[in-house]
This record gives sequence, C-alpha cells and structure tokens, in this order.
Amino acid sequence: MQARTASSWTSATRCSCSPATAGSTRRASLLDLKRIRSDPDGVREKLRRKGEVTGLDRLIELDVRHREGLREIEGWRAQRNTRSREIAELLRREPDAAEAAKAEVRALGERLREREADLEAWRSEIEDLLLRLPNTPHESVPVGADAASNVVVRTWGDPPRRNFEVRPHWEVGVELGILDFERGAKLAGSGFVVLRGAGARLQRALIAFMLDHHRAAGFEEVSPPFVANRQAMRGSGQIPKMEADMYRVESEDLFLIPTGEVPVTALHADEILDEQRLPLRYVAYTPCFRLEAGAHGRDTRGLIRVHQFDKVEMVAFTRPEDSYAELEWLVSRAESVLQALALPYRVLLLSTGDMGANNAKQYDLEVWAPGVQRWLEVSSVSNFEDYQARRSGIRLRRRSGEATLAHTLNGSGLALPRTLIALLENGLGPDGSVVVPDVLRPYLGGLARIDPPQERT
RNA sequence: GGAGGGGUGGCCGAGUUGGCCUAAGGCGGCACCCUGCUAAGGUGUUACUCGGGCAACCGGGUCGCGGGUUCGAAUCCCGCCCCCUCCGCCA
Repeated sequence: MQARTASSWTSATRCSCSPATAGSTRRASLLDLKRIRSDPDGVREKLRRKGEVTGLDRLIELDVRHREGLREIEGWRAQRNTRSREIAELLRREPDAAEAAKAEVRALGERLREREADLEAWRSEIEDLLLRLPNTPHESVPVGADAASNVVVRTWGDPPRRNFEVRPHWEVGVELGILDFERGAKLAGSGFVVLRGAGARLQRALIAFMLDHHRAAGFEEVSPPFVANRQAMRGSGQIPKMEADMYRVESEDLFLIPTGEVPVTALHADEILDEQRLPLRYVAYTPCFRLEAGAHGRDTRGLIRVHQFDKVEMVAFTRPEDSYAELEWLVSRAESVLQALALPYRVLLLSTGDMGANNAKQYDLEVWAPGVQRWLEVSSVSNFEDYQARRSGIRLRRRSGEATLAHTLNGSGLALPRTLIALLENGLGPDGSVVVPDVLRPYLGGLARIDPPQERT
C-alpha cells in the first residue's frame, strides 16, 4: 500500500474557504436526484431492500413541480437581466424611456419574488426528503430483513478451552479493582464507568498500540475536536435521522461526537481533493458519546453498552473506482489488531436489513467474549460510496480536469470497551488474574499480568 | 469580552465613486508544437453548480453565510460565522 507523508495533502487542500460553519446553506447536491429521476423504480427497489421506503413519491412529485417553476422563474430572471442592461443604455440617451423601463422591471421583480417563495418551499422540502433517504446497498450485499441474513465471512482463532468457569467482565473487572461502575454512575449516571489503576493504563495502552499499529500501515494520525457542528453531523449522516441519539451542547448548537468518523470525515468537507494524492487515510483516537435513546434496558450491565467510550477510528477518502478494494483492506487492518491481541473473532457481512442506513456495504468484526458467552461487535467497517461525499461536498479533481464526488469509508480499529471485555474474559486465569497480551506490555512498563489486589478499596 | 483589519475560482491574487466583472493577472493542471537530453521555451485551454437540449449550445445561480436598498450589487446598508493583529481575561 502506498505510504503517505503527513504533509501530502496540505498544499492541495488547505482550507482557505471559510470552514463549514453553522448557518451555511450548502444544499445537498441534486446529483442523486438525477438518479432518482432517471431510474425511480430501480432506486425504489434498492431502498426496499433496506426497509420501508418513505417520501420517494412525494420527492418525485415535488421535483417535477420544482423544475417547472424553475423554468418559469429563470425566464423572468433572464428578462430582468437583459432589460436592466438596456436601462443602462437608455439612461444615457432617453431618460424618460428609462424611467418607464424601470417601472416595468420593478413589476417583474415583484412577480419574481412571489414565485421564489413557492420554489424555496419546495426546494427545502426536497432537500429534507433527500437527506432522509438511506443509501442504496451494493449488489454484493445479502438481501434480508434482519441480522438473520448476515453472512459469516470467516472466523479467526479458537476460544481457549478452560477447566474453570469464566465469569463476566463486570465481576472480573470489579474484583481486580480496575472497573468501578458504582462511582461512574454516582458522578454521571448509569452507563458511565470509571477505569482505575491497571484498567485505566490498559485502556491507554490499547489506544497507543492501535494508533501506532495503524500509523505503521500508512495512516496519518489526527486528533480532531470531540464536538462538531450541525453541518458536520449532517455531512456524515447523523442528522437528521439520528439527532435524537446525540448529546447536544445547547448554548453553542454543537454535538458531542458519537464517533470519530464525524470530525475526521468533515476534515475535507467542501474541498476538491487532488486525485493523485488519493487515497487519504487517517486514524484518530476519540471518545464517543451516545445517548442510546432506543436501547434502555438492553445490555445494562458491564461495558457492553455505555454512554461514553473510546475508539480508534480509521477513515479513508478514495476515488470511486477504488473504494471496494479499500473496504476489504480496511477490514484486514481492523482484523490485524485483533490478531495482534490474539483475540478470537469473526467477520460478518451485514445484510441489507441489518446494516446502517448510510452504508452501501458494511462488515462487522465480532470478538468472542466467553464470560458473557456472546460475540461482541468491536468494529464496523463501511463503504459509504458517495453518500457522505455528496452531503459534505467532498470531491476530487480528475486528471482530465473534471470534478467528481469522492468515496468515503471508515472502520473502527477498534472500539475500546468491548476489546477490554474480550481481554478480561479471554485472558482470565483460574486465580482471577488477567494476562496482558505481548504487544501491549511495552506500553505498560512490561506488565504481563493484572493480579487481584491484596485488599479492596 | 473590547478595538482594528480581512474572507474573491484547485492555489495565489487584482477588483469596493454600483452597469462590456459575462471576475484581470499569475501559479498549478490539461492539449499541442518546438527541442535530443535528467531542463527550458512557445501556443491554446482550464471555476463550481442548476435547468433546458441528442448535441453544438442557450439560460439561471454562485465573490464567507443570510437579509436589505436598487431597473441592476463582488462593490452600498444590516445581522451572523470564521481568520489575522492588538488589548483584557485565562488553562
């Protein structure tokens, strides 16, 4: 794979444009509208694979009406422009005639203003409907209503056979004194946890290891803001559909990021990238904040589902023709982390009904957790094709000079809490101690095992 | 938070007494020509986007964002965002 230097994109993409600020009205490109126009049945069929299709008929109807209005209004504008130019002439030769012409154009302007209000209403409804349409799934994605149609692509590693009961991490971690759920809940509520001592260090070691691991494969490490504005959220597809699941800083209209994908993808919003510098690959550590509004009562114990967690995220920007090869490569990079940690996992190709709304194709990596006796999703790797690029205005310049939408991808590499679960439950010994994987020991001053404390605090 | 300066096409950068700005020029890119040597030169071309059209092409919009004045706004007025300098405050 092509190695990049940290400075490779700066000259081409330095953002002299004002950053994507709230209040900007960059509209969703109507390119995908053209696709809907030219092949409404094909689009409808593909959207159906993901679930119920809403708003498509309304969208098509509005589009026809909007375009009719546009033709009318643009004709008037053309008239106004030519008449205005004539007035400049008349003012020099026949002032009286100029006054008459002014009155005429003024009337035209008023008519224009009325029609513009209608058009604007349609346009904004069209945009809203477009922003709510999910991405269409790739042909290679298995069609199915739910997780039952997911395909196990491969499995790696064998769960260690042990002659003692492997207890869940919330018992193991508490006994080791490295997980403190009670105090997390005390200071922030249920779903927040405090890592202590070797647990805190272990998490930090995991983050550092993963960043180094990906950096060695050619990713540029970035450390973005952990909040993002509405525009960035809309660009990556969190808004409008998932707004209710995010923490919001009301005074600033900012959101706590639900994933590093948001700020890192937004890095190149409203930019035209140089084709020859692609792919751009980034890796970022960020915390992630999720309200988990629809998940009350699910996975309430332990680290499986928490409101705040850490994650190392990979994000890639590619040419359209390269994105599916990139997807496979990103999956392999995420897998390589689990392999380095010697954790057994499987790779799932998600079905149309189970995958994310924004994705064209998605793989999940699930690690085996013997304590809770479950496969846990530690990574989700997705190709968004041009879905996010269209919303965000991420394009590339072809050698031919043409500007076209880029493809974006991302994948966890990995999510920390569930990785921690797997380490605790797979590395557990009969005495309650936990083995530290070889690759992490340099980050922990050589620590090879976490032992139960002599006395509890 | 206060004062001042600024935001123009992939990049740099002219343009603010409103009207051939239908945005100069340069860089970069692309095409061709010349040239025989790890180079340079010449000519042409090159913003994005929407609508109409098979197409050539025609028309609309876009000079940070939104609104206003006007027959007409990059240019004038108002609000907001961002960047820079100085002051204040502060990790």
